[in-house]
Amino acid sequence: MNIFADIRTSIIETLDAMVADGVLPANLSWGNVAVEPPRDAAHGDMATNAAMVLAKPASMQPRVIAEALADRLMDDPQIDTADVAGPGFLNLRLAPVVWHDVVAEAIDAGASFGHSGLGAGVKVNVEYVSANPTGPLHVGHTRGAVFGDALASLLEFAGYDVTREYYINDGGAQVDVLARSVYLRYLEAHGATVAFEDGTYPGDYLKPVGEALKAKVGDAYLEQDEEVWLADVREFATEAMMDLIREDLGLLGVRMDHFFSEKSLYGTGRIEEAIQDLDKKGLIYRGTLEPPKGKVPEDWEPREQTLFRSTEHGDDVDRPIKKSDGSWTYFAPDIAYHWDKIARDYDELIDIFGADHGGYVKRMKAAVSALSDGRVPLDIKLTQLVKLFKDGAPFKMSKRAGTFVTLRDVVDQVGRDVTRFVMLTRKNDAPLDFDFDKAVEQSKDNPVFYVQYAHARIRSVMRKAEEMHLDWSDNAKLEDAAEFAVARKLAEWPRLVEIAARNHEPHRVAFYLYELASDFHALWNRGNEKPELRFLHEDDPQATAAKIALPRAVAVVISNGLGILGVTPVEEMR
RNA sequence: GGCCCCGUAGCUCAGCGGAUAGAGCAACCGCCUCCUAAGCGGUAGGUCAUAGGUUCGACUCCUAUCGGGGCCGCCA
Repeated sequence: MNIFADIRTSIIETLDAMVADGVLPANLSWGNVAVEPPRDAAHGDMATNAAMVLAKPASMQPRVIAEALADRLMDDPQIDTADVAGPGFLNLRLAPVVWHDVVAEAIDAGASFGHSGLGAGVKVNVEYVSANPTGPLHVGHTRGAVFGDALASLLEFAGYDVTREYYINDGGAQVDVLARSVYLRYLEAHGATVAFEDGTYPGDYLKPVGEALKAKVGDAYLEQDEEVWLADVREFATEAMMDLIREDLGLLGVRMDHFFSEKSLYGTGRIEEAIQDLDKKGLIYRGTLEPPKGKVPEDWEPREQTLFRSTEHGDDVDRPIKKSDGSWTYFAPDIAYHWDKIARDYDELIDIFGADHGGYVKRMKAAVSALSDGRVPLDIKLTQLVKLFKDGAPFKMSKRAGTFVTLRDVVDQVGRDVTRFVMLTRKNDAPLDFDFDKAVEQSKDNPVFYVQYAHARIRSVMRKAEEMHLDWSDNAKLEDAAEFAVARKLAEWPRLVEIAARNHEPHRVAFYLYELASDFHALWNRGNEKPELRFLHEDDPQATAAKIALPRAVAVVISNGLGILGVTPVEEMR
């Protein structure tokens, strides 16, 4: 149930009736008629712009339409008052029964309150993290992991059929570098002293991999040429790194449905097939690119390459898919990968990239547009940088990786729930300052705590109510403005889910939960001034049951919202 | 040079084309005999970077300019 949608339906039906009665001309479109919460609650519970958007096409004064509409809406039992305001807004005040119903429905529906039919029948693939299998996940990956995971959960909640996917870049030169680095650790495990030159990964995390390799092959690869061991070590090391990454994701509570290997595209003709598909569409040609303007590389020389005519699909320049030596660029397997996703029959694709991949967005969209003939939309979300702070200073060190802060470092510092929530307190395209001290601080300027505290308070009250053996009725008794404010906020939940899902913006859930918690804490304190508004009434189980329904509904929504964010709602604060 | 993101209160940030632009922090003033004061209420604080345009209506959409960040063939 989404009461905004309900009321809109009622308004549309009324408008239809007005057309039938000749009050409004025919052939009007209701597409722009919106029903939304007013900015100022003093204006009422809901507002519609119907009269204003229809005034021009109907050639009528907005206030005339608004008044006629208001008059008829009074027949709707859900609507108490309808007032024309300002340039032609129609402010509606809803009957108390509407809010009582919202509370009852939240309690009855429980974990499914807020579910939506928005995504019914839509298959969507969310690709995120996709870090190179060359080391542990770092902070940047953490943000992408949390964002992607929360977005996937949000879409599921809104009814989409979601696949969570990780693209393993195990086909490029970086895995050779990994293999050579592991080989050095292998030599080290045999007692050799090794030097990590430029172009190798010096991190300590490869030590156990070197030892594991020794345990597996003994001294078979000692004093052997690279061609003897490279392929095997590459395989071995990549698997070890993916185990490490899976472990890191586990720390965050992220589970992928599918890991897709780039390597599986090579030697199987699949890259060739994907490129042929583009070729058939006349989008592949041999050519020479212009050097980039402004900052021309010193060693620039024009070379003929195989190019993808991405400019046909909105890109700024055509992009190379083969290097001058004839081998594939990294773009080619990426094209094949997305071609594969399209072939798997997804209706929508979403990619989560780090901000440093911003320059890659247009060509990827161009490729998907070309491969699917514009049928499959690809949305690419970029997650901006995370700056870590501790004791007021930037936090940079990592014992494990040597150079960068790992996902594990962050989760060790503040825990999974805090990490996830904090990462979602910004829009994905805004940089994020992550302050370890603030994140674990127990005060209202820490949103994680603030929302958790509201949930814990409610659970505490419910535990006390258990002892009263009361009849857990769903019927709330609402009388105070603070109570209606909370109920109104609860009613916004299903609508918020749809807005957040449609825009691919899970951070809206985090902000909403903060607002809901705030309304709840305000209500709690109203009990100081008006004892009859408290939730527990000793020796009066009936009054208690009537008052406790509202906080129960709040707990349901907080729990559902935190569930989308992947944060566990706590039962008590400690 | 081109492309992408950002510019909103002193600070950190919300704001699906709607009304008098919101929250937290910091400042000031209040509230515990009471379900968790780990909380709540109030005061103060704004040329929404700038200039045009579209619209009944623009923080929101378009164009240009300024400022900050990122990216720009044979690295992924």
